[in-house]
Amino acid sequence: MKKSVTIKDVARETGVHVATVSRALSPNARALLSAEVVAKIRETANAMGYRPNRIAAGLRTRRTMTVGVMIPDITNTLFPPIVRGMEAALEPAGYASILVNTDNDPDREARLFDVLLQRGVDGIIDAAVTHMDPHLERISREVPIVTANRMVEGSGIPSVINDDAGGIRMMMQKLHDAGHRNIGHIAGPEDLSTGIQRREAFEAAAQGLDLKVPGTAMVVAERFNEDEGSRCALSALDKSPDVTALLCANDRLAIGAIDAVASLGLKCPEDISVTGFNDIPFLDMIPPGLTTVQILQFDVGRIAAEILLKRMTEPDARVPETTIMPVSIIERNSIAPPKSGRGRKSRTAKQSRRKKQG
Amino acid sequence: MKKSVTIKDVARETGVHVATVSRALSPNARALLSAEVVAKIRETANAMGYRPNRIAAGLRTRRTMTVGVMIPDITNTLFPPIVRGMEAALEPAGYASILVNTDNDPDREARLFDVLLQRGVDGIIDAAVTHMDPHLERISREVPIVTANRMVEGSGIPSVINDDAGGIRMMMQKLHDAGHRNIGHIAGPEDLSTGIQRREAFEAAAQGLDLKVPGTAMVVAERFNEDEGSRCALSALDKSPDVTALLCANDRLAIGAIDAVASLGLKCPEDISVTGFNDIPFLDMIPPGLTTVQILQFDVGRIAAEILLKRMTEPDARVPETTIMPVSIIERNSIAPPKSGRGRKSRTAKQSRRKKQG
DNA sequence: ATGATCTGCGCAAACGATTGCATGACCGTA
DNA sequence: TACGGTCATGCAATCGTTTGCGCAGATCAT
Repeated sequence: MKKSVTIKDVARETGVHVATVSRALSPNARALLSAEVVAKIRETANAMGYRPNRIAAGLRTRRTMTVGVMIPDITNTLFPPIVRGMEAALEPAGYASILVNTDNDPDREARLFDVLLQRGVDGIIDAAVTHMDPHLERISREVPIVTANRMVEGSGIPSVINDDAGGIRMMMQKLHDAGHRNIGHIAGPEDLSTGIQRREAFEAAAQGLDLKVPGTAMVVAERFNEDEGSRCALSALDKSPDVTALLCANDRLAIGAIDAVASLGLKCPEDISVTGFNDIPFLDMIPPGLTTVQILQFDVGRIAAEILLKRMTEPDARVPETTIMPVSIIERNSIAPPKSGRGRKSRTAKQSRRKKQG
Repeated sequence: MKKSVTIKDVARETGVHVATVSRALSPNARALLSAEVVAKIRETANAMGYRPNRIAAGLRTRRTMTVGVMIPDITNTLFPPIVRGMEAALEPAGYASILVNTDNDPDREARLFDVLLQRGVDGIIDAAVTHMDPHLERISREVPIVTANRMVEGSGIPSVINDDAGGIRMMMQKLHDAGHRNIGHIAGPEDLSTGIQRREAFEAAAQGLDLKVPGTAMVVAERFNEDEGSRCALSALDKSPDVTALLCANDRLAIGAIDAVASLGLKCPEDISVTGFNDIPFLDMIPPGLTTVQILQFDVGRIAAEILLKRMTEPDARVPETTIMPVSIIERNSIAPPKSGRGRKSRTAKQSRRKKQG
């Protein structure tokens, strides 16, 4: 619309060369100039309403002060706090962020990498990475990358993740302490590091507690959502009628699982204990109150951003390859001691009746 | 890191001038060239892994194919669907978005406008605007703006909002139909168009139903959050002991109000009916199930983006100044017929006892 | 007084693309 | 054969900044 005032206008107005204006306005180069000119230039620049054009500067310096943020889907309530954490670190450092949603679709992801690179982002925080990401390594040769919440193992790409193993182990212990000996696991998608690591942790913890098949059961979800949680819960309870507790790889699966339990005419936690992972917003308000593993969503984002900042400003600086954030158990109301025989029997009876009808 | 291949490299490789390459790659100018050169250029560009530098192009053309998106706070669950709706329209059109959070802080907002303009955004969607925004008009002279979910009245700036008045009216009717004659309103902040319009709609609807003070009561919240909801509910029930229903300006206030009701030893909906606005994610899972006004969050974002696209591509095109999106009532379980005398009396007694203790 | 060093600023070339204008080849027509 | 008109491509300026280099004047040591 209105053409804006440039460094050239300021130069003309003050009677100096554009280079001088540029230096007067740059914190680094300012020292090269006499104090008076600097003052005068800054003054008139302000008065004229000069606003630096970072596009032009970026073209010359090859730094746009912009980073790309990739997430699967901002409407997944897990991610907004992570994104906000990133912003908390990036904005004070002068960076703006371009946010893109991949929907976990590799084609879309590839396109979006291009979108970011075309816009000359100085770095990328990728919270949407799949376990064996085909693009990541190629991209990481062009621009610094840090992955958040997820990682791609053995890639050498810095990542900030949660203590998945620790969280699962503690939760298993909790269930074990409550008396559960037949624990089912609803595992997350196999192409996501969170899905894999939590499943492996479940297996290890089961081993540690001397629980083996058929003391344990496992169903793998294809996506981290409520419907899959329901489907998998039904499947697990069907395959393994002795299961008294379902340890779910995340909260959304757990919410679906509780639904499924209810649909069988059973109650959580009285008949089946269910646990989650992440402690997403509003979880505390949903009955019966899911006992879950709390992760530091905001801090995962913030620290990923801090590591990226380091990599962008000092390309040779050494940064930790994997940063593991601590987790803790939030006890609510979805774990109870296992019921003895009767309740379980009646459930399986009920369920098989349903099947015949269907 | 690695220097990327430019138009110049492609030109050298194909033995043509850079201008020719530029034309071959531009959908508009392509027609000026012979089919063979175009084919050859595009081929080798691909082979060389050429990626256009939009920064450089933007400097020349003054169009960055980037828009700025301002919201109060992405962790407020109302906004992710709106943002996603915007992306649904912007991304296919080739635009990327820079997302910023204002926290409803005017200073921060002013800074962030600068951040966006420095980066040469082609347009701005502002979902964080306050009722009398001091910056908006100035900014709107530099770059097209559309406001979403909120508006600033009389500014002439295009906006996409919800039918606040209609939603409130329908909800009042619903409460009236259920038998309520003493309805309290927990109004939203007075500096937000949503707060104002819903309050005015409440007053109009009350009038229409022949409810007047003391048949109605009103408390104004300072922010749209749960704590304010609780505080205001307590205040309303204290000031107006006859109130049997609380119509809240949004869901978060309503959630807080239900908490407050419970803290008085009363139940929703049996003792007090409570209603919300927005139908934010997960609301359906929170007991007792809030009856609320559903807005089309995704579409608000999408349509705001479509209007902005129009303004960006055809600056002279006429766009509707205010687009009002339809709303609907979602009936859940937070409205019941009012209780007669006894319950109310016992509550006020209880409350005053609490007060003496405090 | 001479040359060396320092200070403060201007000059001009980048950065990578776009685009109005110029140019040369080729065609058809008179 | 010469001339006007297309058509396809090249030339060069431009967008707003940054930055290496150079130059003039001042300062200092000898």
